[in-house]
Amino acid sequence: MKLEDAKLKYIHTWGSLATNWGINKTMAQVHALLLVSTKPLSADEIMETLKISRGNVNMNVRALIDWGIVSKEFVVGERKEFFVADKDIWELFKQITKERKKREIEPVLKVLDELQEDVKDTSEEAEAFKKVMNDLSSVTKTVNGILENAIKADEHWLLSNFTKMIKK
Amino acid sequence: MKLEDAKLKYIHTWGSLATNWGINKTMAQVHALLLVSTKPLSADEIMETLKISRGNVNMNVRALIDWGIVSKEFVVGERKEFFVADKDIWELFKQITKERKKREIEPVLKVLDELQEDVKDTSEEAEAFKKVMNDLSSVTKTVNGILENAIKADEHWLLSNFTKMIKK
DNA sequence: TTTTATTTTCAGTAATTATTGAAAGTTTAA
DNA sequence: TTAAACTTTCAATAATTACTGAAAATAAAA
Repeated sequence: MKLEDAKLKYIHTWGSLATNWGINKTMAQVHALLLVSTKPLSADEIMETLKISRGNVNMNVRALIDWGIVSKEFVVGERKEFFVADKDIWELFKQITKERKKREIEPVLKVLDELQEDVKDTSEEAEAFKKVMNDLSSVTKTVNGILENAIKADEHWLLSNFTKMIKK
Repeated sequence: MKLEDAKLKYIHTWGSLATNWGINKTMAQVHALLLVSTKPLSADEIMETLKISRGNVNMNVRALIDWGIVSKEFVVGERKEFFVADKDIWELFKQITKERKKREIEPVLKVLDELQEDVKDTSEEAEAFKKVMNDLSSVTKTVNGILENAIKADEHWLLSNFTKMIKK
């Protein structure tokens, strides 16, 4: 397979996988395109390659910047903006994890803890409900802790630690 | 807050949180309802509580059974089917993790490994592309290993291990 | 300034995904 | 058997989400 075809295959496959796990297809494709590009790309180049509108490019690039996984770059002699994706995949993983923790896990913990507090009732049924909320909260906190740890760690540390754990 | 109100608040909040991370609102609500119910529920009871159609209940309950987090239960003297959610939240976490690994991570690894193989070219650019694919694959494998490990472990084991790791 | 290049916004529309409800299918019991 | 109770399916439709394209806003150059 020719390199350019492989790149396009990656971009399109990534886009369709993304929809399976609740991520916007175009956003995934724009990121994939920047990730395999050898140079910063302008909005026009992204429009051209992915056959999407200027507005769509603008919105999705902004979202990627918001996630902290794409940044603007200036090219000498050029007036327009260019975009790049960080090629360090471990950094990418950490950044995504950090954002998902903030956006998805923290609000859940807040809700669960509030619900436990709100119910003053001490009937057996109420206690059972509070136990479920508490268990959900504690498992979520454990997962949160694991992730917290992972994003603080460097790749080597994490890999070696898990290798140790697995071998036990 | 009254217990019933807290349950409803949990069910509805869970549904709206779910949509933020790509899960069907109704599916999340049905699961939440079964999780806080003290007894097995019939399709009619679910329809009634969540104000949704019979077809919708059927589809979403089936999906939950497919995920392995809800099961059918027979009630003596009743002809219809009843449904229950496992109240063990650690089991729930393990089951969801197992399914997501299978549905989301494994297909990604397959694609990444294929793409690396497909490109025979050895230009500098091709090697850079293969490196990105390889890095994506290796980070994904690391995450997969962590999860694999977590679902094999019991809660106590995982908690104590991570505690040790964090303290180091 | 004014002009030109570029980015951003957002109302309208398209595409996708979820839901209904009624008909068809299945199971149990009379 | 036949009828009643219940479950499943799926075409039609509703609801949601994503995208376009052109106008407005902003920034740089003349």
